[in-house]
Amino acid sequence: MVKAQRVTIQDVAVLSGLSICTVSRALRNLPNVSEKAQAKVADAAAKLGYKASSAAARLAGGSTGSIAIIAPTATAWFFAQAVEAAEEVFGDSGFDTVLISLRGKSSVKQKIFGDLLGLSQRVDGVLLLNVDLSEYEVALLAASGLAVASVGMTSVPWDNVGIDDELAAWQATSHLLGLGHWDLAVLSGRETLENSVLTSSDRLKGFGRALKDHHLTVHPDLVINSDSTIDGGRKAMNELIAHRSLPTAVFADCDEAAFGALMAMREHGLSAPKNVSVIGIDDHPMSWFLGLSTVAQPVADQGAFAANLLVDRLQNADAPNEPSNHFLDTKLIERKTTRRQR
Amino acid sequence: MVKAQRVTIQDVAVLSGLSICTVSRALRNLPNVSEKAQAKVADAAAKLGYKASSAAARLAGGSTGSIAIIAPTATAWFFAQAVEAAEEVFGDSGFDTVLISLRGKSSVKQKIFGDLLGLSQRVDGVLLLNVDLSEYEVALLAASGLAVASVGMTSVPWDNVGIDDELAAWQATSHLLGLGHWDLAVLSGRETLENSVLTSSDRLKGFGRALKDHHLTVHPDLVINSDSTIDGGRKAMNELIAHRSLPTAVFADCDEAAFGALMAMREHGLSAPKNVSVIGIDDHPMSWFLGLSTVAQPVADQGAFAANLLVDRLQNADAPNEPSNHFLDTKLIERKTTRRQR
DNA sequence: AAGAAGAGTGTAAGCGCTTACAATTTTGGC
DNA sequence: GCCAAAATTGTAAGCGCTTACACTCTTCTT
Repeated sequence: MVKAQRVTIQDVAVLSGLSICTVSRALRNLPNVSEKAQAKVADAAAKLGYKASSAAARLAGGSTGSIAIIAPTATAWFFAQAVEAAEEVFGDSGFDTVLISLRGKSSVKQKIFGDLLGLSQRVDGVLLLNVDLSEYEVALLAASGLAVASVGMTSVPWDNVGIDDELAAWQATSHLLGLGHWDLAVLSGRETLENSVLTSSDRLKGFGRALKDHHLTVHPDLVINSDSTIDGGRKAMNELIAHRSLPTAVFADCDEAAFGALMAMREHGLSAPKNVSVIGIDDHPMSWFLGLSTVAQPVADQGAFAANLLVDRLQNADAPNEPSNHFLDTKLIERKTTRRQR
Repeated sequence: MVKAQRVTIQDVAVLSGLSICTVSRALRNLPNVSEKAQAKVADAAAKLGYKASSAAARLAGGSTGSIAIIAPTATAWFFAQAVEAAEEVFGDSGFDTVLISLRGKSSVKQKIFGDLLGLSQRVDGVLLLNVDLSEYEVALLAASGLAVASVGMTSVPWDNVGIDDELAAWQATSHLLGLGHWDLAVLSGRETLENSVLTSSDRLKGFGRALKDHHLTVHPDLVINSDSTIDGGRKAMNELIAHRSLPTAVFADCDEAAFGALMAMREHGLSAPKNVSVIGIDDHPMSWFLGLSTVAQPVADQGAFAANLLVDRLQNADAPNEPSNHFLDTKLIERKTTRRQR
């Protein structure tokens, strides 16, 4: 097999009988190219199977053809789903997906923001998934020249899609309250994963609001920090069981934490809803199985939606609309881990 | 804020009082650079915070600084874990990670192999996770000039790390057999996910070998194709329940499929181990909770190990060792979904 | 101590693309 | 039909890096 030689723009130019420059313009759908030329170029390119070298394009000031996804972790159910959905959109639009997982390490985030210029050399845009950014970091990113979109972030100067986290938490908490529970604990991801899960604070807010609606207040002792993972939920619930008086109901701010809580309970011979009612947020595929009551959110949809917004920005750089913020619906799903408090 | 200007190799050259060429060599630790020059360059580069433009480097024939991870899906527990572990290794070694999820679509794989030249333009190496490759594809990849490593693949001409899938399946099946079960079904991922889970056929082999050890044979009716997902396992088990005589024990070739099987059973008022004993492979974090007997495998370790092998190849391109194949240990974990058959 | 071999360094030619800007062709108004 | 304006196309100069090759010093030989 002959070592295949890269097909360059030059080849396309020769075959189409036009100049390199015209080919370049035609390929990128720039104005000032006659339809005839456009057709010839498209033809030649197709015939040769030409694909521009992203390195060369980038170097010359064009685009890189890749988009970075920055997520707090790639393993949690939510992020894995969102990443895959976004990756599909990017791939279908011809972009490579560069995955950056913060893995709960602030050092990774620092490295990225310390070299944003470097990142902007390598990707055209960034999709942020629930990344907790300082105002300064938001400003840096906004000024970086990179296209940006996000999932689950609020008050950011770029396109965002998410759910109304406060509402979701309110729905979950209100469900508990409506069932007659008034002694509630919350397992909140707030401030645990070093760079993560921005949503947690909104969810905590929703929890508080629901309580307030019922003329109750949040007892700080019953706000348990918990990683948004199975193990995090388990540890948090263990702590609750060991060191504090048991509430009658627990709201975990994601299903995985709820799973962990359920585990911890079982380890202590407790079960839901017998001893404690438990509710989560997500509607993880295992939740049905475990009978976990929860507030369902569309996950892949969020990732795909945000990815599409980002791709649109990149492809229509000329139409600078205002950043948009989209909320997808959530829905309470009552199952077996919650019941009326006598 | 002044728009930051990129620091180029030129700047480093000027500051260090050397030529661009020498700087380039020094930065890449090539031979024929005096220690004095090396030091001066390192100094200047550090002072300026210089980082080479990967686009320019690539264009000129150097490396891209990125590595692709190709996985059948990014959402399954196994792959999410492995991807994150590998991404960490790559990131720490200064590589970007390009994620490519096949999503069970052969079209994606075709696209990649149809444009391997393009891929090799954009990445230095490829980490394959359990991708089912034809001989032709293996040959293409081996000839592509890309560095390659893999997880869970066999008889490939590059570094591989995995578990002994046949053994793992044998362990699981033998456990069932040892418990007195002789009427077994297997939920096998073989040939379902279009491009995936190569491991399934080895696991099926292990299943067969265990049966053979007990002088039993595999009844084709009891080999159920099943996606290696919760939903896949659920469907497969439903099929088993609906259309075939129920065996006394089921071996699911991954824990997620086992979860699905458990779900399907519950939907039919059945439970493990009462009606059917169930065992999986993986030791997923939920398995403990569900009491699922399983064969544990180290997942993150496999991803990290393979990633390290790949990085080593890339960084010591001059030392062309033989491709190595590493097996990590698996271990039977007996829990509550399996019991002695009376 | 002269010349060859080698170590260290510099020169310059691209890599494949984008993009001012210049050159050419087309279009339209009168 | 003639000329300016607009539309189209081409020329050429890089983008920041690597690398073949030429060149200048050092070291050893003998």
